[in-house]
Amino acid sequence: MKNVADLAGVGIKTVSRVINNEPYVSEETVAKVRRAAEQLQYQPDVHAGNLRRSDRRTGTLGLLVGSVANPFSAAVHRAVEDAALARHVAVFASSLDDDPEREVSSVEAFLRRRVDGLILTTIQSSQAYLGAQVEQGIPLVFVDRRPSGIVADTVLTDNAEGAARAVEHLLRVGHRRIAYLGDSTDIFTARERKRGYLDTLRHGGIAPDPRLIVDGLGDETLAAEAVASLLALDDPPTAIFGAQNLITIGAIMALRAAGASARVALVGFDDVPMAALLEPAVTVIAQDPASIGAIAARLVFERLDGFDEPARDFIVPTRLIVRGSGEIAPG
Amino acid sequence: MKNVADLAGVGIKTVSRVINNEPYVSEETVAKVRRAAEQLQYQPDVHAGNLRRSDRRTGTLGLLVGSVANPFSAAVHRAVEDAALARHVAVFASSLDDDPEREVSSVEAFLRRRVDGLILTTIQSSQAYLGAQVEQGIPLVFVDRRPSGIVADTVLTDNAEGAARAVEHLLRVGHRRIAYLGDSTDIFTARERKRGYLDTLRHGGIAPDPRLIVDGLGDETLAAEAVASLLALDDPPTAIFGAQNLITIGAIMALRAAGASARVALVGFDDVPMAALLEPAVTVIAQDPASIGAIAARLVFERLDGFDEPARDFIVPTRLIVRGSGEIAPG
DNA sequence: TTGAAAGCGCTAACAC
DNA sequence: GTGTTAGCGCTTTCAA
Repeated sequence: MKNVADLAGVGIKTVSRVINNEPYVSEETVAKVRRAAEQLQYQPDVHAGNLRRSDRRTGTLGLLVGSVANPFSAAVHRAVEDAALARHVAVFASSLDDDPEREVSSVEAFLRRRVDGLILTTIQSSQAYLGAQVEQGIPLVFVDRRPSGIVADTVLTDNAEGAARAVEHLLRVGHRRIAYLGDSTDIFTARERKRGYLDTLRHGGIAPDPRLIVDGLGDETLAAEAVASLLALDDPPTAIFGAQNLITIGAIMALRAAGASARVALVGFDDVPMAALLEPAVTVIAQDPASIGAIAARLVFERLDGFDEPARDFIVPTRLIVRGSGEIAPG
Repeated sequence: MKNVADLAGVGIKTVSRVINNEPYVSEETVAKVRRAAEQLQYQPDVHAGNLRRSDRRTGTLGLLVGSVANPFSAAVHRAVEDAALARHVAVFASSLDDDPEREVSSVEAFLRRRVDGLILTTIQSSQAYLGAQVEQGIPLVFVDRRPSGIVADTVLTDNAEGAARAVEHLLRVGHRRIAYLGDSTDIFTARERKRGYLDTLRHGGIAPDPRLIVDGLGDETLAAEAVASLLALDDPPTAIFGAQNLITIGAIMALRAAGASARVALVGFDDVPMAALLEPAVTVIAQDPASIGAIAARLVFERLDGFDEPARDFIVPTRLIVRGSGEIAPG
């Protein structure tokens, strides 16, 4: 900046004024400075500025998602990026991998870099450690999973309701033996979806059969194995509720392998790529990750703009997409 | 930091020493300082430090990919993140959307934030504007597309060779009328794949039929429409080469709709989600985005660690995955 | 309309 | 082992 000032033959503060589009600079001075900046390929250092600047904004957001390689997370990320771009805010994106230590180290990495706000997916049993940041006024929004030990804006899929609708749909088709395949109950969304499944069965007068309930399915392979076991039962399920993306995919593979895809009904939670092109096409409860990301970004920016009401919950509805696999009647 | 120093009853520089794990501090002082830092929930400000630090590293990387929501890009991103995490480097991720202006504005946003290195997918006809940064020693790696007007490390899929293998495969099955469906020729990868297609046909003694060559297909819908038109030809193709992810998906939809999926062969470039579960399963030339990302990150970090040889090219091989759709013989 | 001086939070260089 | 001083590139404050 000093070099630019020298070349333009003005004071350093004048350069600062031009760069920041501040008023009270004559047009010709502006022109001189811009020319000098151009010539020197000058790029202002946002961090140096933000050191002294009164609002201390870095124009930076920290985003922690399940995994940047997961389609759901990627859609959330994209929506956040779009909202951030409009405000010239850059986004640090990290993957949680459902690892509690990674949660903490990612958040600390964001904080050390003085992000203006945080959008987080979490796995620790408590997020109380973030209390100090909230006091300090850093906007904090939780996405996809509800935090505990702290109150902050939260954007959630209506997991229990979505699961309930999946099960209701299968009940309506006539199924009574509906298996539940879910992720680890350490995960908020898995607990909620399981709750929706159990409540709906009971509400329909069906006592849940523990042999039809499998938790802790973290990937396709485990899910496929679980389905193979279920099909080998004396009294196998006539329908399957896959409570997550990868689990549904594993179920499809296992049903195929057993030649049972036309016989056993399947409804998945979260949409599956190419679902409409499979045979049978896969009926799902679709989530809306783009809305989740867009709302989360909106909440962060509202707080950054001075909004100061108590924390709010946003529940993003799901959508039942009927495609075929969920409409197979019981044998 | 001053607060911590006061609380611990030591000088500010001693706190700095402890935070940076520098030697020559007594164990008890270290303990005192750590306790004070803990109590104050102190998070060092990396940017303030990097202002004066001799290496001027911000521990930050700028990554520009096609779109963070695209599976290929997301896999590249994930690999870069993994490599960065090991070095405590945070990653700014942005989407290019094949928009030349976005390329420039993203790069400027990265530069203003003083990233240590850049990993870029580009769309501008020249990247000469980055010359100044290279002079300045900022490591620069191009991924997926070759830059022009500048020499820098580049990591590429072997596009022409992959396309050639796809076409060779179809020729071997007996096809002579093989359609090419590709993205806009503004895009490096599209040009390369088209070149591979044309060269292989000619090499096989077949004069390319312009009516079977369609460019500028940016999404599934356009691709599906193009396939529908091709099938309506008097002398329709017996095989299709889908030169890109979304194009292959569009082709699958159109073939389905026309009831032609069992009759017309299809080979795609870049793997398609659920490809193995479709009927027929989809034969593809798979890319290796995880390797591309990992190599790109390695190259950036090597340069950051002082490696100073001329720029290198890395070509990541493709893999033909035979699944069924590409082995359908001509009518 | 412009510039000089102080200081943001930290590290480098050098003293003690 | 530890503290002091200067200064990184910028914005603020205030005077001209």
